[in-house]
Amino acid sequence: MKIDPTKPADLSAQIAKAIKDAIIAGDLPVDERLPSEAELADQFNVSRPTVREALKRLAAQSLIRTQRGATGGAFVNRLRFEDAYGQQITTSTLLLSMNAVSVATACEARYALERACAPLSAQRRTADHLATMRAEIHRQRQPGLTDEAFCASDVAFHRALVDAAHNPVLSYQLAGAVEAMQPLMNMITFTARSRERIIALHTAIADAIDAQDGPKADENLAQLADYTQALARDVIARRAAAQGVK
Amino acid sequence: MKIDPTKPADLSAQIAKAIKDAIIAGDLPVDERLPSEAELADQFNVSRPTVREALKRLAAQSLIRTQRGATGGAFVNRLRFEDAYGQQITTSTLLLSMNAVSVATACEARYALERACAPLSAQRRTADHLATMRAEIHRQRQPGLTDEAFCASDVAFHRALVDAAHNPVLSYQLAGAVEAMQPLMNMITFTARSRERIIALHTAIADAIDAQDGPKADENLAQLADYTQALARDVIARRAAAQGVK
DNA sequence: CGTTATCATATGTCAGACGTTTAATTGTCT
DNA sequence: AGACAATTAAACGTCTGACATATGATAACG
Repeated sequence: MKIDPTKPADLSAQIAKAIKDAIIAGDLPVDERLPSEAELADQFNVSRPTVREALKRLAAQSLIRTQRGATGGAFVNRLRFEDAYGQQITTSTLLLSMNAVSVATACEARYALERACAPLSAQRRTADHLATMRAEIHRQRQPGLTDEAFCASDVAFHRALVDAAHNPVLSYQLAGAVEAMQPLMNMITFTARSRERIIALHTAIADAIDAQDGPKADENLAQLADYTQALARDVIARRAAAQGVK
Repeated sequence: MKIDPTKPADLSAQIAKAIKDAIIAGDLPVDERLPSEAELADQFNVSRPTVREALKRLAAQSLIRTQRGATGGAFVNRLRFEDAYGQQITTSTLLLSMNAVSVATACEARYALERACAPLSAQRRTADHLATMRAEIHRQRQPGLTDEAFCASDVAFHRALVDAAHNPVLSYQLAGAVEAMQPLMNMITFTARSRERIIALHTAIADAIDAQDGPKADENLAQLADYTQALARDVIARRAAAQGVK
């Protein structure tokens, strides 16, 4: 892994890649301490700042953690699901906002994925997740709730639904899809009537999950998907009309 | 965004976070040029190396790109789906390998997600993706194929299946789940008989997608999921037995 | 034996300098 | 005047050397 010809591009990027590859290949087990910055600099024949830039690149991806002091250094980090959630969410959010992904496309993806874990959630739901779902529904009923708070509660409800499948890989994947949608959803102004409809569907979903009725949960999710899409279309149409008038 | 009290932790991490937040908030539009390193150093009251470490952190996440020369500098990068694929895949791969996620859990997640887009793929498939699927099936029939090559072709087949849904958000999400499974799948030794069965199911899936028969595709995917799980269980049981003997 | 002081190590940060890349500017020639 | 070539300046990439700081290990002391 000492390969580093000074031919093409940034040394720090090359070094980061070399170490990253070593980690992925399993040559550097979790919690293994990397050589000190000075040693790495010597090994790669570069200066310490260059090595540090490489290490910061890895730290940004949670691949390593650093510790100061006598027994400090850079250690291969065990990538935890919670850490990955965060990265996944910001990446997804930026993808949607920077690529002008339509609400329709994002919605479709989100509900397709959610429906994928509905059967599992129905099968394995525990009192814990069920309670969270009920609590969020209760919160959504509060009359004074702002649209943002309503959306946040919506996200919490759906995360509980996903987590009920008790599959961390699914939860991780879905976290991005669900949370990244929130900024798009925040554009929607929820009228009292649309909130009522959404809450009714949420209740139906919670009931189906409670009854371990996968198909029923799926059906209600499908309806919720349709309704959300319709709301979004409405907002966009109204916005286009307003622009036309102006 | 100039907030930077020298209270808690690494300055470079704080600076990176400040800039990242500005990008996410939309204060820094795509392709906007950041101030030069010297200017940033001045603004944050730190040295240039510290600023550089912060910028490298952002570069590692593809949030910025840098350009040398007279009109060079750091620019806010438009995060492309292809860039996100790579990050998603390495993150997923490390998550699975470092957290001892069972094959069962990973398999379940992968096939649940894949089945989520089967109906969409059936509906929207084009000749392009169908051809890829058929080509990969043909490759899988080659007798001399190594297990690794067979797995790689398997991944290509499933990616084509996912891409056929023509929803970039879904493709992005699924890329991680499908590709991250490959190292786990590589543990499996595919006998001639198991390959035959997998190829038969692949063919059935391709046929269903061709005929725009979503339910049928879903059913065959479910069978493939079951069969893959059974193969994995077999490998693990055999390995446990070998260990017991030894 | 326990507590405290010292020390060594490694990261975090800084300052200044030089090389290289690249585009814009200038200057000259036709 | 216009086109091509040389100069220049801005910015990143890298290096050297140094100091500050955190932290565990060790040694000294009561």
